[in-house]
Amino acid sequence: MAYRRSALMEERLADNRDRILLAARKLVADGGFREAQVAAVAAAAGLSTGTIYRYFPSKAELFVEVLTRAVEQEIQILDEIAQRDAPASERLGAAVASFVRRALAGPNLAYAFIAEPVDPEVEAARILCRKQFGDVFKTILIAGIDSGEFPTQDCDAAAACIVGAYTEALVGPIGPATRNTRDKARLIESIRTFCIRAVGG
Amino acid sequence: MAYRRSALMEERLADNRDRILLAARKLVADGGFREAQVAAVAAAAGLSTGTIYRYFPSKAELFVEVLTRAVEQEIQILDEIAQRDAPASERLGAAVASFVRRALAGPNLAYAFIAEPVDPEVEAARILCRKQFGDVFKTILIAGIDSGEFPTQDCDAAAACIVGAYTEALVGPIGPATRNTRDKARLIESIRTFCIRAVGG
DNA sequence: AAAAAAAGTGAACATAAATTCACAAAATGA
DNA sequence: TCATTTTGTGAATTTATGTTCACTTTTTTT
Repeated sequence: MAYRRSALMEERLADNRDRILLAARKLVADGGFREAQVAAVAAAAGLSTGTIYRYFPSKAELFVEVLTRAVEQEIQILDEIAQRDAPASERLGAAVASFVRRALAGPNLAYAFIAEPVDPEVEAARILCRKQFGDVFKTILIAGIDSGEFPTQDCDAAAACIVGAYTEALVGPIGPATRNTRDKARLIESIRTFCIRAVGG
Repeated sequence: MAYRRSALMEERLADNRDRILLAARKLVADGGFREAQVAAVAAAAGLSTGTIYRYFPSKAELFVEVLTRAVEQEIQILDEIAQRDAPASERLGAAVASFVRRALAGPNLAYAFIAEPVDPEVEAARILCRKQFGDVFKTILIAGIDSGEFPTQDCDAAAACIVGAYTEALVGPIGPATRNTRDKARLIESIRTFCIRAVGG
C-alpha cells in the first residue's frame, strides 16, 4: 500500500520548513549573509545540514525565499500607506518614516536584505525587491503629480533616489553604534524631510 | 656586499605593482569583484600568481588599494567642484552630475565599487569611501546653510541621502541594459534636480 | 665569470563552505 | 509486528580560491 502523509506529519514538515526560514532570517539579521552558512542555519533550526536540502534545492533558493518573504511583509505595509486617503507628500513621508523606523528598531534585517551583497541568484532577487520598493514610491509620485501636488518629474529616477536615500542614510546608524530614541526620531525626521522636499512636495 | 636595486630595477618593480593594480581594476570593471581572482589578476598583468604576493600581502589589501585609488581620484574631482566660487546649489548639482556622468560612462566599475559585495576588509574600506563622498556634500551643505541658500538641516543625514540617492538611481541603469546618450543626459538631470530640491535649494 | 641576493614561478597546499549519499530513524499501511 | 516508504543524519566529497614554497631565473657585486 502507498505511503500517505498524515495530517500531523504534513504539519511537522511545514513546521520544519518554517523553522529553517526563520532560523536563516535570524542569522542574517544578526550577522548578515556572511555568517549564514547552511550548517549554521541547520544548527539554529535544530536540524542537520542534510535536512536543509530536503526542503530547499540549494542555499541560494533558501535565501531568495528568506528575502522575498521579508520584503513581501514590508511591501504590504508600505502599500497600505501608499493607498491611504491623504496628500501624496504625507503618504510619501509616512512610508519613508515607516520603513526607517522599523529598520532602526533593533537588529532588523531590512538593511542586510536591501544593501548586503550576496551570490548572483540572491542578488538578482534583491534587485527585484528594490524595484518593488521603488514602485511603491512611484505610485505615490504619480498620484502627487496628477493632483498637482508635485511638479512633473522622472518618477522612475525619483523613486530609485528615494529608496537609495533612506537606505544609505541608514547604513551608518544601523551599524555598531546604537542610537538613543531621540536621535532616532531626529534621523527619521531628517530623512522624511529630505525625501519630501526632493520631489518638490 | 649587500645587494642594491638599480634605478632601472626599482622602476620595473614599481611598474609591476602598477600593472597589477591596473589589471585588477580592469577585471573589476569588466566582471566585478567576483571574477577578479588573484590568478586572473596575475594573468592579466602578465605575471604569475606567486608574484602578486611579492607586491601585496593579501588579495584583500590589493583590492583595498584598487578601491581607494579609484575613489581618491573621484574625490579629488568632487572636491574641486565643491570649492568653486559659485552658489552652493550649483556646486551640489555639478558634483552630483559629475559623478553620475562618469559612473554611466564606466558602468561596471561604478557598480562594483558602489554596490558589489566583497570580503569584510574591502567592505570596511568601501564604507569609509562612501563616508568620504558624503563629506564632500556635507561641506557644500554647510556652506549653503551658512549663506542662507539652504534651510537649516541635519547635514550628515542629508549628505548620506544624497550619496544614496544617486547611487541607487545608478544601479538599474548600470546593469545590463545600456542607455543611449539622450537617456543618460535625462537621467543625470533628474538626479541632479532631485538632490538640489531635497536640500531645499 | 662566479657567488650572492633578490625576484619570479606555478604546482602543491590549505581552507572553507556547499552539496551529496549511504545509512539510521521514524512513520505508514497491512 | 513486519515490510515499505519517507524523513533525518552528518561525515565524506566536491569545488573554488587564496596562499605558500621549493625551485628557477634574473640581477647585482666582486
